[in-house]
Amino acid sequence: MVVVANIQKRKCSCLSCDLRDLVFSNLDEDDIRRVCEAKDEISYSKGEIIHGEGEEIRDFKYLKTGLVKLFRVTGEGDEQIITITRPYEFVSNINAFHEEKYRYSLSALEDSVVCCIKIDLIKNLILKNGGFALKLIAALSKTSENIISLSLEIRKRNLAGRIAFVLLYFAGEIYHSRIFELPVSRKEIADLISMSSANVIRTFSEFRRDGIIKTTGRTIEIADMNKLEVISRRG
Amino acid sequence: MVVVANIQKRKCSCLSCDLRDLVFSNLDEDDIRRVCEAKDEISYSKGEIIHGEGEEIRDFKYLKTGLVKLFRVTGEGDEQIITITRPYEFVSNINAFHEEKYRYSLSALEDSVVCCIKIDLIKNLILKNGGFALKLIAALSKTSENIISLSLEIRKRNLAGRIAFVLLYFAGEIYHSRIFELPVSRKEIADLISMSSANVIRTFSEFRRDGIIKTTGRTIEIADMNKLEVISRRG
DNA sequence: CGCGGCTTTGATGTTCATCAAGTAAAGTGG
DNA sequence: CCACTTTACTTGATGAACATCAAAGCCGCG
Repeated sequence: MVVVANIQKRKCSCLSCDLRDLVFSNLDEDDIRRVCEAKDEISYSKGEIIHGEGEEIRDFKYLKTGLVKLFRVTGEGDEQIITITRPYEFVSNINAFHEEKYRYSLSALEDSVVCCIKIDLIKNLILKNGGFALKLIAALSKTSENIISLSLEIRKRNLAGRIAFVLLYFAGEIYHSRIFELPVSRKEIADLISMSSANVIRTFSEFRRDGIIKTTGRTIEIADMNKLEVISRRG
Repeated sequence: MVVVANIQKRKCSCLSCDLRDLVFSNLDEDDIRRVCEAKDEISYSKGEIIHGEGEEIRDFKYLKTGLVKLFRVTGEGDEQIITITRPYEFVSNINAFHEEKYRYSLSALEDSVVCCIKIDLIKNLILKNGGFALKLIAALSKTSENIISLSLEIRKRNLAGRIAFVLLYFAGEIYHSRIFELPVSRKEIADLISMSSANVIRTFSEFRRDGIIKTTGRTIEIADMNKLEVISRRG
């Protein structure tokens, strides 16, 4: 599947952007306008690569809508998924300020819109607006922190515990619902929790057999939240 | 062992501090002097806690000399080691700018000296000095990035590969020598790579039997660097 | 000197990866 | 739109990798 990314230079809407509070609240109207003029909003379809490992970092990117996975591919061709996140996280930018090239790839798990601002413009804003810099530091730290914390949570659990944790993560953090369409394949879950896909599938089957979840295709319903939480804690 | 941390307010030496290049190179002499006046240099003996999980974050801390481990303790009382680093990394500060309390503990693996600067002073410097802010962002990003990268490297390997990797990490990144005094117990290595200490020890024994390493107590000599690298890559 | 913690090794059992084979689903080309 | 191809999913069987348990030796420290 080769889909050409849909670049849209929208009419300026940054002044009223939902995400303005994130880090841009310290900018005055002039600066916001400058950012607005210079930005590109790019739409990606499910499955598309937003940026690849090794690509030059030109833009400060953040997710406006959608769902993405951050990952890398090992020398043996195995995918390691670092995190899966919704908007309000700056996963693209965890190395944008100390490296030239992306260390990790980012792809869209659902149709997504990414706001791209020239990284030099952001650096200029940091230079002249300390309040902005401080907010940005907080946002970047939080993003990295979440990644680190996720990895600690996963690595302390066994197979069943990891899968319970991931299901609760999707239900709680991503979809805010006991019923949701799983946005990733079984293999991708395997790549996130560092287990084999066969055993991920097996565990899903066991959870289904034990009445903990109900599945139809990729739609998942958590039928017994308590049991799942116990498994996540115990595992 | 209870040792009272040795707080020393040294004569101002920040102007000539080796670490000044890190992020403080953008400060003018007045600011450096202000930082200098306000800072505490605290010495910690091997084994001491520098800051504990849940403690309030008051200072921006960085390691001047020594070796530290960043870790947390799970609900079951197991230690998870996040990273082990030398100076020039800002491991204490990965959540200093977006949280009130330390999420992770830091302790000294070797006698260490930590420079402590009131976090509010640092925040003020960010607010008024954009160049400083930019450098700080780069340093913080790099620190987080290294932690994330370490965890990816570890999790893609099996037991033997993880241990080979860790030995190469100590030899290459920490001690710059094929022979070194291992600063951590076998159990701590286990807590770093998420394996049981019995199997860590077993693997050490195998490496010894195969002539890959030589050990006398905690002194380790890498006898066959090539083999160790192969195991680290293959494993 | 004796105690407790760290280390070591072996034996045993559990957990998980791997392999294989089959089914369902989804994309592809005529 | 249907046949074809590929990819994802599923399950069982097998073996490898790793955890756990137990017992003994070592070392440092009070």
